[in-house]
Amino acid sequence: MWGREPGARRGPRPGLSLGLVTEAAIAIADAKGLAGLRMSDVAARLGVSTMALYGYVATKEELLTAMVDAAVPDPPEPGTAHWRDYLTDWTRAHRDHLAGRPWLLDISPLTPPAGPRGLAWLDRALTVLMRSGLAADEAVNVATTLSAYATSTAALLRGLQGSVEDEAAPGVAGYTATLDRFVDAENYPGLSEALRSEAFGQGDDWVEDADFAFGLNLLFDGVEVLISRRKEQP
Amino acid sequence: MWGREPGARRGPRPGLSLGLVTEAAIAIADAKGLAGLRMSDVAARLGVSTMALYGYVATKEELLTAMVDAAVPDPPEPGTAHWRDYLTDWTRAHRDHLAGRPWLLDISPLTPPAGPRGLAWLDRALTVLMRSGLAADEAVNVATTLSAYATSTAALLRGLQGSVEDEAAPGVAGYTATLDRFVDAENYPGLSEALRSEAFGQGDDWVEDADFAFGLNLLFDGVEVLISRRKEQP
DNA sequence: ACTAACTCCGTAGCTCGTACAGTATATTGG
DNA sequence: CCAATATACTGTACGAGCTACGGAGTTAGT
Repeated sequence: MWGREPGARRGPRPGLSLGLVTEAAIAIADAKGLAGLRMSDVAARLGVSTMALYGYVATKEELLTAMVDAAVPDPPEPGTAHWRDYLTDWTRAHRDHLAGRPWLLDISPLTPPAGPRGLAWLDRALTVLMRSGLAADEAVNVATTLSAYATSTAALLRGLQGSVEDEAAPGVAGYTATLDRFVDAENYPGLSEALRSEAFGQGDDWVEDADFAFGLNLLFDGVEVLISRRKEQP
Repeated sequence: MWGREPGARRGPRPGLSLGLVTEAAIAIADAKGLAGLRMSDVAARLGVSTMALYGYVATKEELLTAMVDAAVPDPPEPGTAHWRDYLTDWTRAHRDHLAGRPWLLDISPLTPPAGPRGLAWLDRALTVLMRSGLAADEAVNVATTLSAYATSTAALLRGLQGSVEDEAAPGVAGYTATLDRFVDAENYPGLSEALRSEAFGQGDDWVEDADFAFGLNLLFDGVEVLISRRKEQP
């Protein structure tokens, strides 16, 4: 994964590489979802036998983690942007990445980044945060929280686009329908009031952008408080 | 799951119930983790054949979602507490629940709550937030974010307790060791600076409490801004 | 009683990951 | 140039685990 294995070895030249294998696997996951990802299919797509893959990957699990990192796009570059602007980009791009590859959310989405590409994202966020005056450990905390926010909104998006298995009514509609059927004002006063106010959004663009920015600004307001505090007493 | 199936039916009396089945499954998951949960084991623990379970549950998947909701404890009761105090409790209890049942994090942890017990938590948070002046949709957003925060910190805790598979060095130690080996100052300036400052914590009590409260207060500062804004112009 | 609806059981089938043993290929050392 | 050896890949097969299916016993309605 870190691309560090040169050396002239003995036997036949490898016909493949970890990169090619993960690439093929990603293509399949994109097309058929994680549930539709079989080792045999990956092999078939590469024109080799199933067992050939095990020369590049010890186990399917390992392939999955390689896929997760390989799929990570380049992070937006900070440049000279204000931290708030940059991190808005960063978080939105992070979310869009996850939303565009739903299978990522099925592979332990809340483990810390372990590959080179994932770490680059973390690096950029830390750079910007520390540049704006935060201590290193504070920056780590903020970055972690932002990443969690991106992940959870992406998951929400996904969940609202049909995964919530209600009979023949996917999306927010399906979810609120289920709630309406079971939520009574006595046991769930707050929830049923929220339902009455249609707080769960009516369109499928829920969390699309307004809500996303809303929660993010909540966080940033907090960060702002912290930064100004640091500027007074570093 | 919603416990709504009365009616005198015809055949033999059911010897089990969905409740008993999920209870048994939960016991096994607690003991052996999600990976060690086999339908046959659940059946054995109940003294029935494997296939008997399929009278109560259509598929293993369905059993899992039932487990998730059944495992949810009662939410803390709001009483007259200040929103900030209550939600601190709420979020911490949420996190502790997830941390105490690691298998929960393996069952699509970021889908919105669908069962009665999970919804009770959402309900309490909404009640408190709306009572303090937020609009319904704002409350939903905040609650969602808090839940995500609880989930991600729980996952972080879990990840730091050995899941990060580094050879013979679990915990933060293992993670930072891996980073140290691969992160160079040129490609990862921010990250390597953070590593030098030991920002990733030295003890295994990382995120234990100080960091948890830190991120949470960040969020709450943002909420506070919002609430005071709402009090001026509702 | 008789039948219909229902619960539970045993068996068997299917899917999928992967261990193993064999064969072909390239590199090294004599 | 020719072994010897390490490596890449193949085919077969095994094992784990979920679940479809048909049968046997059980209770309620008529």
